[in-house]
Amino acid sequence: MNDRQKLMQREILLGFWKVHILHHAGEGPVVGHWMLQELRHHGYDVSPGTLYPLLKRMEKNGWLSSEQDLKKGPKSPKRYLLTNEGRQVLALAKQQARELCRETTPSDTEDGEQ
Amino acid sequence: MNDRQKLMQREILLGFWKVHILHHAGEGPVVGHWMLQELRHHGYDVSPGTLYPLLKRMEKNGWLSSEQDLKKGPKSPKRYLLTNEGRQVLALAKQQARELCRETTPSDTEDGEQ
DNA sequence: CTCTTTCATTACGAATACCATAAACGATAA
DNA sequence: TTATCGTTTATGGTATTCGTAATGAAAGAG
Repeated sequence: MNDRQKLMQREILLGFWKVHILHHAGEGPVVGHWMLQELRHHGYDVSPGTLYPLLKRMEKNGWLSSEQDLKKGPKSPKRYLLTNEGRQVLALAKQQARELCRETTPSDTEDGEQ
Repeated sequence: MNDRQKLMQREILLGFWKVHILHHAGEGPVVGHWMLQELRHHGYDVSPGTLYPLLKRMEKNGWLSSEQDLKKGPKSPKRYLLTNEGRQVLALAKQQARELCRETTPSDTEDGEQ
């Protein structure tokens, strides 16, 4: 991964894939390790030291809930799901994302056009 | 500002308005103090302690360049402009933002539709 | 049964970023 | 002179990010 990508990652993209995470958690249970790979597929390079604390924080914030089968050991997969609060946060975030797109890319339906 | 908004701000929205800043800097010189108000108008509550270091960091990253008329004192307005590197970063960020929107909102033109 | 690999999380410490608030400075208005 | 506005810098506590290493169970190879 090049330098620009790395700087962007921390400064900007980080916030983007947090939204991705919420979105995924809204469609079904997500597991940290799986998310790690999913993000890599999308070109993000995330370290466990970033993702796992993030997941915990989102749970603490009330955006996600988790369940883990502790009978299968302390390192058994933890499944995260979007809560109602998380759903609202996601909705707001998506709205802001759309606004960001709208404002930063010239639209054909805006005035001042032609 | 309520609790949810505050958490979202740091976790997610922060990254969004960094893109806004780059965008603005691409359209003309931006000044920290002005940006601070601009962001407030858009409902973001940003403190100087966040914004000014950010601007400096973006300059250090090569995304922005700044000019200041020091004859008018050390606290005279600093005008930031988007660099070429910044332009590329902005382009990538916009692309990712669009992808975020595309993936998180069901599109009418995707397969699996209807 | 032992060894290795894979799936998955936790732990940790250094570097960085965020935030509220205070201080500073010049200009302008009262 | 004093106050206010526009503007940046300074500062210190707290929270995030990151790379890496440790841990543990399960599954496959031999």
